[in-house]
Amino acid sequence: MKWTETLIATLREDPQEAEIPSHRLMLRAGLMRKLASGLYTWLPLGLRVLRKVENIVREEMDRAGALEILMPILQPRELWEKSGRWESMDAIMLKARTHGGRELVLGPTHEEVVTGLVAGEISSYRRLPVNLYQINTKFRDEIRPRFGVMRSREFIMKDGYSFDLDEAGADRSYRLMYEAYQRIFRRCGLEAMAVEADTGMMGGRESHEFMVPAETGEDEIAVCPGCGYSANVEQAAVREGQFNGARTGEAVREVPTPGLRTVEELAEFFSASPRRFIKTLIYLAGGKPVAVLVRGDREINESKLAKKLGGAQPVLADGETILRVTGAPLGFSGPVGLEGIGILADYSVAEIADGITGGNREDLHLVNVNIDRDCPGLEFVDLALAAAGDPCPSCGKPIAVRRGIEVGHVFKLGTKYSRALGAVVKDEAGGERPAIMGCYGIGVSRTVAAVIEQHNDDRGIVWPAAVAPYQVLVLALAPDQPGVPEAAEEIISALAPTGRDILYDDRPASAGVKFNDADLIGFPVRITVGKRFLRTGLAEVKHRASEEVHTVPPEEVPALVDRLLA
RNA sequence: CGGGGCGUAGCGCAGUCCGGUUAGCGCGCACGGUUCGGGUCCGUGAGGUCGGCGGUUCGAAUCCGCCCGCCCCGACCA
Repeated sequence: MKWTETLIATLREDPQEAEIPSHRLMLRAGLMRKLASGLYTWLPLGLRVLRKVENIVREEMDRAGALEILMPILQPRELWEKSGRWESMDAIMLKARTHGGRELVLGPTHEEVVTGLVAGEISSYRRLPVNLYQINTKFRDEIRPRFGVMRSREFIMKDGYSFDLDEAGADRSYRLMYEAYQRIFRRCGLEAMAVEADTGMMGGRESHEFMVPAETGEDEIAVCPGCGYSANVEQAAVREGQFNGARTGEAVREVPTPGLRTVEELAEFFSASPRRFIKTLIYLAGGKPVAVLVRGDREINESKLAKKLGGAQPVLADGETILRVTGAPLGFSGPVGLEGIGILADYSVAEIADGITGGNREDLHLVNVNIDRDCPGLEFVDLALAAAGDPCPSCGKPIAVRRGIEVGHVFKLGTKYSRALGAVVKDEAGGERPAIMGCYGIGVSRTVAAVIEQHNDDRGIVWPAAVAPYQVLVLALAPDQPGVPEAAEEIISALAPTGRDILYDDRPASAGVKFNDADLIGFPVRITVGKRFLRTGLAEVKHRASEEVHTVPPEEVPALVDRLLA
């Protein structure tokens, strides 16, 4: 392909809208353009990368025995009512209505459709297992799209769904996908790690996220340097604590604290560590208030809380509710004497000796609170968000917390959808059983961004060969000089049998412009021919990643390119 | 949804506070010349509903009101 015959539009300056490297570089290198917030057009160069990632995904899915299908993006309301998600996922769904009044949703995911499909097509255990996948556009009305294609409203996703007769089969399917994912990300040139994860809106039991470690990632991962345990911090268990010291045995005392509401302000006022505070949060879960206790230096993990509360997403209560429930405005809640409301306490609270907490009266706090004495009968559970330095749930050594980009997610779904949508099969004994499902997603467009996050330098992108838009750039300097285009063509012909993707920069631009564009876009190998070639008969071959430069005659180029791209 | 910022040529920006020539600069683009191994240089030129609507005023990019879009932070940690 000649540069002058395709559409490559690089930007000389950083676009003002882009913050993180991948977003900035995808715009600057001309991979994509924004249409509106969270919506991007893929330009020829970017689309080539996207297709390469898709093809790697496709090859590995096929290799693992999955079958590719293509489902509609628009899905009927009825299907979503069967699973109960027409309501529960309303926040991220874009709904539409036809002229005839038929209600549809732009699919944020496809469990309902695929399960409905299997319900209709498969009725015997003999046809299981089956694993169906597609590579298709998803739409999620994100609260806040950001970082370009990293969190967009519309994005390309590979989603796959396995159906098995029994748990053992479902475990096998899960394992196959887990392994396929490791191959996929490795082939894309990504360093990705599988971490234990929360199942979130999908439901189900076991789940792993595939994370690409990156400072700019939106997720936090708890990693144990000791035993290799790793989990999303939302998922990481925080171990039961111990009492942290002797109590004085003194009675609870009331202390006026006018206007002091935050742990920070109170810690200063009492000259006490935040670890001495019993932070009392009033949540609303399914409209019902509940008091949640955690040590002052810790944060609540709402995903753990949701599970303890039976699944409803808890939201912090408004000031009015707090006043009604505790008798005091926000900032003065405490567990002592709190009645008419459920109380959940995090393990960390059990540790606190002679603690400080709200007095459930405006401008009043209590000191010398010992939870076992002053709030007898509380149950202590794990509600805390894991933090760096916490003991590893597996081996007890202190964990580290790193940031990462979630590029893939695998779930064991169980029978939630197969029951709801009637994906049942006859078993050997003639009985009916719901298929046991798994679902497996890869954010394909996000993976492109993740590759760039991991492979860039101050000059631009440094593509891994497997996903580069073109693996080789043949760059002609002074292409109007007799002999130069001929030399370029000769090298391109010599490379043709290798099957490499080759772009030929035939623009009559200055050397600096062409070299800078080459570096910005990040072609793995650049071959330069110009007047120097006419003089010496040698082409310059440069490897983007290592900056190795070789000067060789055209006939040696293919072997050298093979070596550099190996 | 809350807070902050921004919106002037394809891109990056100045001008707005303090209203007053034909609204500027750099890049890019077109044409001519020049140069030719790391964003050449010179010249000529095209390109603008100053986000939109309304208001104030003799006069609005500039002041006021409403709306829209985009980016960032947060989404209540008591």
